[in-house]
Amino acid sequence: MKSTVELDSIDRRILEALQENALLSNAELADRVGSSAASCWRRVRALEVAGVLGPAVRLLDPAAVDRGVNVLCNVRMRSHSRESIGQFEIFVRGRPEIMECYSMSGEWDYLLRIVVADVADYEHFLMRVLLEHPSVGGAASHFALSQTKYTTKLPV
Amino acid sequence: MKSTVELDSIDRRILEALQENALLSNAELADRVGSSAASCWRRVRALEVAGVLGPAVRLLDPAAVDRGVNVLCNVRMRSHSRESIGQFEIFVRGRPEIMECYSMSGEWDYLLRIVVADVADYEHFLMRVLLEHPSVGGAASHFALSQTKYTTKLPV
DNA sequence: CCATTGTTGAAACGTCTCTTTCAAAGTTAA
DNA sequence: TTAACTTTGAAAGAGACGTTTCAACAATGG
Repeated sequence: MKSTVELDSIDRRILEALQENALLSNAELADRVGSSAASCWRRVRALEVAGVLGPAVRLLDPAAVDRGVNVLCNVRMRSHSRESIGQFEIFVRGRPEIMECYSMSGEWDYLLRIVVADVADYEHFLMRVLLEHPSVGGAASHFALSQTKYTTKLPV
Repeated sequence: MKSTVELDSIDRRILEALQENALLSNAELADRVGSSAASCWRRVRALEVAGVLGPAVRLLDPAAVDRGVNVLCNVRMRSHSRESIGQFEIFVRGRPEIMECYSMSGEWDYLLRIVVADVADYEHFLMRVLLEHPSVGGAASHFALSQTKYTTKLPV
């Protein structure tokens, strides 16, 4: 069970600020959230230890590294055996073009977000990689015309 | 038009490393990618200026801030007027629980990923917020049973 | 009421970092 | 080859940074 730690308003301001800019110095963070540097530093460390604060990552411009096209793909499993599911999830984690994967209720088993350079690139992934996986029974692909919003900032 | 900058293998290693850990010091980054500190620092700055390197953000544990449930929601517009579309996209950007939004080809106009605490929380969002928006003609919601994979790391 | 426990802010420390400069090495083109 | 241009690595300095310690304060429970 995941324990929901109690967060006061200063903690929340810390989380808010660091979600937007992970490179803030402790001093700057401290007076942005209205506390002393020492206290702020202790709070940050506590939030890290508690697992609330995760990794600091650098975001890239997808187009600049030739991954400007998003495809959303529904997947149906050939079978629902534990074996088959486990193999598929290992496969998903190993494929770098698969950015997100959700196990779904309803008519499809999974929803994937895949980043590719262009349509030809996706065709290769679909035909040679995804549909060749033994666990996969079927797939329905939907190209995103554009990305209207993308954020990593959770409301706190 | 988005220019795809030329990246050599050291640039790529820099991008790879910083996508995983935005807090690496320049010195550590330098010898991880195999170059001098000075050269590495210049490369990083150039990648920032070119817009390849975007913001550094801190990721949170969604469950710890009570946003552990993902809902994928297809939306159909009531009309496709420029007016209606514009209003909807402004709305999307303003709602913090909407993490991602893609404009789609096919039978639905948009796909949204929404983070909520629980089912009741989502019911409120759907009935009182999303379906009440004048641009929205219909929606189909799908709850994620679990998040199999989530990464911000693009293949470089 | 006192005792205990936890949290706060200020100060101080030494460490590490960023950033620039400069000469050398490498690359390109004529 | 020569000349122009770019990229490289080492050195160095100033400054900022994280981290600890300490005393004061607040909250809690008996």
